Amino acid sequence: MSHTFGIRQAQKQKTRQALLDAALRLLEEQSLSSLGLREVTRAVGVAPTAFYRHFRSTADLGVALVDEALGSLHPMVRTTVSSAGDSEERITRAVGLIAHHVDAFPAHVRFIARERHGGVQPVREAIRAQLARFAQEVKTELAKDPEAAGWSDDDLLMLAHLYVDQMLITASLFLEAQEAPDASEEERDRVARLATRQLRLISVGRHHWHD
Amino acid sequence: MSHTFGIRQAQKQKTRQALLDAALRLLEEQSLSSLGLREVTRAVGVAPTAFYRHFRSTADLGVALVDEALGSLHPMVRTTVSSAGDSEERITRAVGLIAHHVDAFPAHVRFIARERHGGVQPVREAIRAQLARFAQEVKTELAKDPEAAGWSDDDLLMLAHLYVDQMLITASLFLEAQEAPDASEEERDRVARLATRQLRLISVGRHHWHD
DNA sequence: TGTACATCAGTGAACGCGCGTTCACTGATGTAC
DNA sequence: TGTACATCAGTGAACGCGCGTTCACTGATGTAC
Repeated sequence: MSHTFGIRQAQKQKTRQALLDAALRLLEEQSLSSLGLREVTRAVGVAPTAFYRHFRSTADLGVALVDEALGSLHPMVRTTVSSAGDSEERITRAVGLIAHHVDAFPAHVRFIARERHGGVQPVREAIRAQLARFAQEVKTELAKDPEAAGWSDDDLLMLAHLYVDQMLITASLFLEAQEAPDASEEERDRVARLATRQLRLISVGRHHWHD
Repeated sequence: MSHTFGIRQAQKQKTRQALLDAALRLLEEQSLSSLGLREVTRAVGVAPTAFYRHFRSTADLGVALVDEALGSLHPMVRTTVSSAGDSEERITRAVGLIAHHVDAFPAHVRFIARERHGGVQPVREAIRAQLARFAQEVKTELAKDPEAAGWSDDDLLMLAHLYVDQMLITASLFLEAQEAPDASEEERDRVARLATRQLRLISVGRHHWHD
C-alpha cells in the first residue's frame, strides 16, 4: 500500500484543470489576447501567483486549451469521414456528429474558431498544426475509399483540407444558431440543411473529378 | 468663392483616418478586444481624449474598420464570380484577384479573418452582415449563368456561401504564405494551386448537381 | 471687408483601478533512514 | 512505525505602470450682420 502516488500531484492537476476551465468560460466573451491572468485566478479562487505554478503566461495556457479542445477529437474525425454507408448516409452522419459535438463542447468550438486567426501566435500555430494533422488523417481515410482510385496524393490532401475547413465552418454556424435566442431549433435545422447540401455538392464534384 | 466647406471638417476627417490607420497597423499583432484607446492615440500623436471626438470606443472603431475593409470590396467580388470565360478561366482569374487583394490590403484581410469570430460582438455582427451581402451578390451573379437553370434559390445561396467562405479561406492562406519568411514565393504558388483545385472541384460538383 | 460671437477638434491634468511580476513565506505532502 | 529533513503548490504584500474616463480649457475655424 502507501506510496499514495500523488496527493500533491492530484491536487496540482485539479487546480490546473480549474484554471483551464475558468479560462475557457471567460473566453466565451473575449479573445485570448485580452484575457488576464488575474481574471482567471480570481474565477478559480486562488492567488494570482498560483497561476505561475502551472503556466508561464496566458499564451501558454492557450496552447494547453488547444490540445484539450482538439486533441481528443481525432478518433471522431476519422469515423466521421470514413466507414460504412453510401454517400448520403455518410453526409447525414457527419453533419449529425458535428452538431452533437457543438452541443457537447460549445466553448471549445468557439475557442478554436476564435483563436485560429487570433492575436496570439503560438496558439495560432498550435491550431494550425492540429488541423494539419486532421487533414492528414482525413486524407488517409479518403485513400481507403475505392472511389479514390486514380487520385494523386496532392488531390486527396486538397479534398481533405476542403472537408476540414467545411467542418469548422459548419461547427461555427451551429454555434451561432445555438446563440440565437429565438427559434434556435429552426435555425439549427437551417444550418444542418445548408451543410448537408454543401457536402453533397463536394461529394458530387468528387464523383466526377476525373471525367 | 469662399464658403471653404470645411477646413475644420477636412482636418477632423484626416485625424479620424489616422486613427483608423494606426489601429489597423496595431491589429496586425493583436485582437481588437485587447486594443487600447491610448495605444491608438499614442501611435497617431494626439491626446488620448481626442479619440472620443471620433469614436465612442474601440469596438466602435472596429465597426468602422469593417466598413473600410469590406465596403469597397463589392464591385470586385461581383466581377470575380461572374462574367466571361469558361470555368477554368474564371477560376484562374478569381484566385489571381484574391492573391492581388491580399497583396494590396494585407492588414484589412487579417483584420476580417481575425475578428470574424473575435471577441467583440458588434464587430462580428458587422462582418456577418457584410459577408451575407456578398453571398447575396454572388448568388445574383450565379443566377445569371445559363448553368443555373433549374437551381432553386436556396441551392444558389448555398453555393454562394460556399464560394464566399472559400474566398476567405484562400485569402487567409495567402496571408500566411506572405508571412512565411523563407520561400514565400513557392508557398504562394502552393496556395494558388490548392485554391484552384478546390474551386475546380466545386465547379465540377456544380456541373453535375442535377444529374 | 471687418467685427463680434459661436462652435468644436484637440489639450492636458487628474482620478481611481486593475494589471503582471517579484519575493520571501507557510504548511501539507513526500522521502530517507 | 516514528522521526527528521526536503520538496513544492499555493500565499499575500508590495511594486511600478498604463489603462479608460472626467473635466475645464484653448484657439483656430465658422457664421451673422
